[in-house]
Amino acid sequence: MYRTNTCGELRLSDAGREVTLAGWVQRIRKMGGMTFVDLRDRYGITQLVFNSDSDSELIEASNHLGREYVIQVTGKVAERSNKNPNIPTGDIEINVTSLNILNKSEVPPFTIEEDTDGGDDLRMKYRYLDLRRPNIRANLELRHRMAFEIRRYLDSKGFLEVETPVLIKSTPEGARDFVVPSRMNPGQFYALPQSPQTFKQLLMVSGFDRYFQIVKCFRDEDLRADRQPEFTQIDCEMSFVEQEDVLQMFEGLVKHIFKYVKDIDFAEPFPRMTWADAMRLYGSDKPDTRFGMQFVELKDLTEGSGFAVMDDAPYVGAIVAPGCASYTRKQLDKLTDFVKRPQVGAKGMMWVKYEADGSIKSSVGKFFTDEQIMEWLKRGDAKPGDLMLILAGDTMKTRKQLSELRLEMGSQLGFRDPNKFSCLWVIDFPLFEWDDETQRYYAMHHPFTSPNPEDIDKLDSDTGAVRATAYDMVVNGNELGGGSIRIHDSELQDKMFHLLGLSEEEARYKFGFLMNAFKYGAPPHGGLAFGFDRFVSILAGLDSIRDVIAFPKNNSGRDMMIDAPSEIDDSQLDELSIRVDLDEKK
RNA sequence: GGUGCGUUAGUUCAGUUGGUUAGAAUACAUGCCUGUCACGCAUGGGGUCACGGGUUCGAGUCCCGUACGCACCGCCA
Repeated sequence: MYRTNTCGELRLSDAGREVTLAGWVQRIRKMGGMTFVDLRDRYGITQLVFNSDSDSELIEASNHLGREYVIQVTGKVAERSNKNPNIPTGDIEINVTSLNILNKSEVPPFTIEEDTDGGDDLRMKYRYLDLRRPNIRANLELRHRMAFEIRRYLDSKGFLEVETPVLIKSTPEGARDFVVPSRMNPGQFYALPQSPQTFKQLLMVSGFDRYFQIVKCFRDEDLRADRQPEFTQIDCEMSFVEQEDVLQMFEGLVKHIFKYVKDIDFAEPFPRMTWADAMRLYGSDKPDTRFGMQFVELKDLTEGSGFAVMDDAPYVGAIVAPGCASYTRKQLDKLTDFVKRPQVGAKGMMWVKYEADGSIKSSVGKFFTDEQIMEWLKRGDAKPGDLMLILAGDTMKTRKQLSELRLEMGSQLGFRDPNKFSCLWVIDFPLFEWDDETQRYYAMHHPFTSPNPEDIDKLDSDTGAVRATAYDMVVNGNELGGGSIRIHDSELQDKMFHLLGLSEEEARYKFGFLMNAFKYGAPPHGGLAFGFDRFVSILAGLDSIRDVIAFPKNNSGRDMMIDAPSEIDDSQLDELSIRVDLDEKK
C-alpha cells in the first residue's frame, strides 16, 4: 500500500497514529539538526519532520531531497509545538521514521505555487507541472463539480444525454469548419461540428423529447482569451415547448448551478430585456448589469446649437458616472484617448461636470447654456458630483463606443466585482442581420430559428424588422448561452433558406437530411446551448477560459506542450490523396 | 487580414542621453543553523541581451525586417 492517508486529511485527532503518506516535495527547510519538508498532493500539504534523533541514514537521505521529488514516508502523527493556522493540517506534523524516494525530479522551470513566477507560454509548455498548482487544480475541480450538477439537474428533469457524431458534414455557413480528410473516400472531407445543432433537432424528430450533451465543438476562427478552437458546450433541446418553457427550464439550471456549486441563491426570476432595449440602454446585446449607468439619449435636447459634432450626428448619447465630477483634465484626456483608440473608434468625447456645489463645467460650454445642459443632467438623473460623458455619431457605432466607455468606467469605479453575479435574459433578437459586403441577409442566430409569430407577415415586406424567437443568457456582460425555438415546418424552413439566399439545390445539399426528416412528423421544439468553459471561468472569477481547460491552445491555435499541429509523413498524405504545396500559397 | 505591447540569468524583471567588466530578486549548488512554515546567514556558479540586417569610432539601448508570445479589432450562423 502506497499510502494510508492523503496530505490533506490528517488532524489533531489523528495524533499518535502511524501513517504512510506519498506525494511531491513542495519545499524543504533545513534547520541544522532537523529538516522540515512540505509534502503535497491533490488534497493538501502536510509537514514532515526529520529529526536528528532519527538514524543517520534517514538524515542523510533527507539531505538529498529536491523540489518535486515523489516520496513515500512513514511516521507518527504528532501535535506541533508551533502550529500553522494557515493550512488545514497545520496542527500536526509527521515524525518520519522511513523515507522512500519513489522518483527524482529535475528542478522545475517555474515555482509550483499559487502565485507562480512562470509566464503564460512557459506554463503552457509545462502544463503538466502547471496543473500541480492549487489554483489551476481548483478550477478543474470546479469544472467537474459543475458538470456533475448539470447532469444531476437535467437528469432530474428527464433529459437524456445522447452522443452525436464528431465526424460530420461541412456546412459553410457561419464559422469556418475544421476538416478531416477521408482515406476511404479520396478527395472528400468530414467536418468537425461547430455545434450538434442539426443532430439534436433530428433527435427531437425521433421523439427523444428532452436531450442534452456536454460536448466538444470546433470552430476554426481566430482566438481570444475567451475563445478556443475546441470548446465545450452544454447542448440542450426540448420538444413540445414554447420560449417560456425553455427559459424556465434553463433559468432553473443556472440557478441550480449557482446554488449547489457557489451556494448563491437567486430569489427573484432573472430579468428579461428585449434586444432593442439592450441596444438602446447599454449599446450591447450582452450588457453587464452588475451596475447601472444606462445610456441617456440627448439628440432632441442638443438640436440647433450650431455645434456640428452634435447637429450632424443622428445619435447623441451619454452616460453618467457617479461621483466623477472631480476627474482631472488628465483623467478626462485619458478617457478621450480610450474612446479614440482604433479598437473603439470614436472621434472624440464630450463631458459635463456637475460640480458638488451645483455649478456646471463642460467641454461644450461654447455651444450650450448652463440651463440647456441642466436639462441633459436632469434626463440622466445626475446628482451634484457626477460626471456626464457624451458621444455623438452614427447610431449603432456610437452605441457600441459608448458601451465600451461604460464598461471602462464600470471597471474604474470598481462596479465589476467578479464575486457578484448578475444574470439576464435578452430576448426578441432580430431574425436577420444585413451584410453590406455581400448585400444579403444572414441569420443572426442560425437558419433554423423560427420567426416571432407576430412578425411572420413581415417576412417579405420588412425582412430586417422580423424578430426571432431567440434568446440569450447573459451573465456579467458575457454571453453565457443562447438558443431559439426552431422551425419545425418544412415549408417555413424552405422560405427561410430562400430569404437567406440559398437556392433549393444548395439547401438540399447542405441540409437535405434535416428537411427530409421534417417531412415525417417533426414536433415543435426548441433549446439552447451554454458555453461551458465560459460558465466555469465566470464562476471562477477569471477573464480567460484557458485556466479552466486542462490542456488549452495558445493564441495561434497551437498546443505548446505536444507541439501541435505538426506536419505529417508523405506516406500519410499519399494515403489521403493530399498534396501539400506551401510555396503555391505565397 | 489589421493595431498595440513585449522578447535581457533556470524564472520574474531593471538597465538612465548610445560609452569601462550587463544588474536585482528568486531559483539552484555548497557550508552554518533543533521549531521552521516565503525560515535565516554566508559563499558560489549561472548571459548567443529572440534572430537577421542597418546607422555609428562604439548598439542590450537608435532604425528596418523576421520569428515567437500576449491583448484587442475584423472574424466567431
